Amino acid sequence: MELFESPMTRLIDDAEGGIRYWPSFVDAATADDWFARLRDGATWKSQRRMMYDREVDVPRLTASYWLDGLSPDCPMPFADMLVQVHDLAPAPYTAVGMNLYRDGRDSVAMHHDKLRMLTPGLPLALVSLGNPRRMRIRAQADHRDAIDVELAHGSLLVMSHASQLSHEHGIPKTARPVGPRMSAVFRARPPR
DNA sequence: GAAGGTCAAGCGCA
DNA sequence: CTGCGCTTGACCTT
Repeated sequence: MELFESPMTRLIDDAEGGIRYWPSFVDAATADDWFARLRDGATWKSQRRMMYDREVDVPRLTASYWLDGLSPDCPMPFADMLVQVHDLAPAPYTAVGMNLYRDGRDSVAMHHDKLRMLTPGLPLALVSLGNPRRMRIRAQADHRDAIDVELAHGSLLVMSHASQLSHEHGIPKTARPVGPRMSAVFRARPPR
């Protein structure tokens, strides 16, 4: 029995649970702790990409880890995070990918997660930490009605595998002054 | 190996 | 202010 029921909003529905959002997945102190440990402990990578006749920065930092073989004294909070994620979205997660949006100029274009990173029928779980940022979600087939969700500090967004075929999502830039925001996406990747 | 999709910044526009 | 759709090109997937 759960002592506290975390409120959930279903943003999109489909046969696999659609897209579900828990704004207060963990308390602020836990989220603060996770944010600091991931920010300081992860190996953040900066990437470049061609755009017309020049090379530009990919507008965010990235890091990724396999979840097997993590040493017990790993300073990263993945084990704690997995326990919490499993409560609401149980799946055999094997990998975590992280994005660090340093300020409002950082962003990610509308996209869907690469299907080879996912296993059919299994969800992905996105933990948001730090400054809230708006995520836009819209159907692939019809861009007219989009859903915006403010991804809060310590929130969880769970997206079904099916939703990655039907919908795309992104984090637009914003002119508002905003602090850093981090996402940690847990995926059940098929074996290589 | 050919073909198609992705996704970076900036622009005009709604 | 904000989002959309267009643009090129290197890289990736099919």
